[in-house]
Amino acid sequence: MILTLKKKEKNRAQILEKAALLFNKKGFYGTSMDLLVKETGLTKGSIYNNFEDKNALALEAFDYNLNWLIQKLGFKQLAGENSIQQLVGFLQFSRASFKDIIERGGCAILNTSTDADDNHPELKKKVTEALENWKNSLKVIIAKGQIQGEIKPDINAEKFALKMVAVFEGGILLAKTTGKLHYFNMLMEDLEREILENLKL
Amino acid sequence: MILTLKKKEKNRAQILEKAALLFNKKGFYGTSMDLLVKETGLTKGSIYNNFEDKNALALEAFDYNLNWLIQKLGFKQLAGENSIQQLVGFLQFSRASFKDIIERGGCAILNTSTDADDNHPELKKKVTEALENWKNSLKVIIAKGQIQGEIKPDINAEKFALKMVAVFEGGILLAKTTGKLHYFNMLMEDLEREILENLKL
DNA sequence: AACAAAATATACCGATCGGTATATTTTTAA
DNA sequence: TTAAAAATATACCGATCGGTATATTTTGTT
Repeated sequence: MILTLKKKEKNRAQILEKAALLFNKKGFYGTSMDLLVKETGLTKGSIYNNFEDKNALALEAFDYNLNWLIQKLGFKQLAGENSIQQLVGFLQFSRASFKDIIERGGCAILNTSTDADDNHPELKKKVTEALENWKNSLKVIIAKGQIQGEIKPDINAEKFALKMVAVFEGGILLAKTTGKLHYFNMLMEDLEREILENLKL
Repeated sequence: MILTLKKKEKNRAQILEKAALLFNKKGFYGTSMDLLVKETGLTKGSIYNNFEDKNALALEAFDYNLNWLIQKLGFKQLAGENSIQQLVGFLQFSRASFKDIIERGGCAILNTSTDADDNHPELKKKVTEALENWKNSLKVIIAKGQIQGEIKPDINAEKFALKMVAVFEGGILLAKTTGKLHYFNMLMEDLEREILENLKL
């Protein structure tokens, strides 16, 4: 039946969702399979039928968290706009989604990076790609803006894209750790000011 | 004897050093007491005679890592200079110490923050204080520079101090994860440019 | 040197870790 | 409807976890 097939897919999706949340909040070593059993209400038999092992689950969970993040930061919604609007729009999405991100345990790139860096090469590779893709997509927006005459030509696109990523991640770190959420807003405001005052032609 | 007393202190110091390194590289849950036994060449009896439990050891290890970092970033050496020199000097120390920091597993504030955030409230409190102190010390330098007529009075000291911390931490994250160490240099260069072009009177 | 105390080493504990063999249930295909 | 197959549940595995009781060695005091 179609209904019962969906039931299996639903179980898999539930495992992945819970695992993604737990890995993001508690890290790879901090998340046990038994805790995942408790949280899902399912059993090990079900979990290990759907995922090969904890390692494979963590890799898929990172993809899940990354896609969740990409959607929250509105990259796709902003695709049609001009370069300045795309950059500023990203900052506005960031501020609007900030609470949701914190409630899910913070930025998965930040969390998984420090979690995997000296321990888990496969996961680290995924994080590296995510960081590079993010930086490059911002860089492309800036470079295109320069070609289209919207952004000053003497701006170093790579450098500014790097700064946006760094300030974002550093801002999440600062705000989440100290609990002072306005730190993040101040940093996003400052990036917006830089874009409008220093980048915009 | 004095010599034998020092031997005990030497053991304790060795445990703390190794623990600080391991916790920074592998995190709290990723570091086992048995691994620490192996790395120190000592035994559990010795470790648990010097430290109450893993928790207490992790707290002291963070202090150790933080002091190591503070020394590397040259805060004390820069105390006498004028404000611009202090800010720029900090960036120069950062760039000079970057390799050492990466080799020790990265910035302890960054690592411990994500490690402890949803798991370990005592450790999180220490990280929070470290972040606030760091930000505030930069803020004080900027504010003093404004009073002394070295820095533009319309600069928001809090905001710029926050940005310096965020870019530093984000830069460590980017450079360490991707392995592209020049990312960090680019970000420090940009901060230095901002200080000399936008902050300096 | 001799004794007490502190530090260290050894051997072990129950709990939990990731993972699996097998029994049971549910789903698919005939 | 029924048999094969897939998914799930149960019960359990050896390894490792943080931690401790106790034996041994080293140290401080007299």
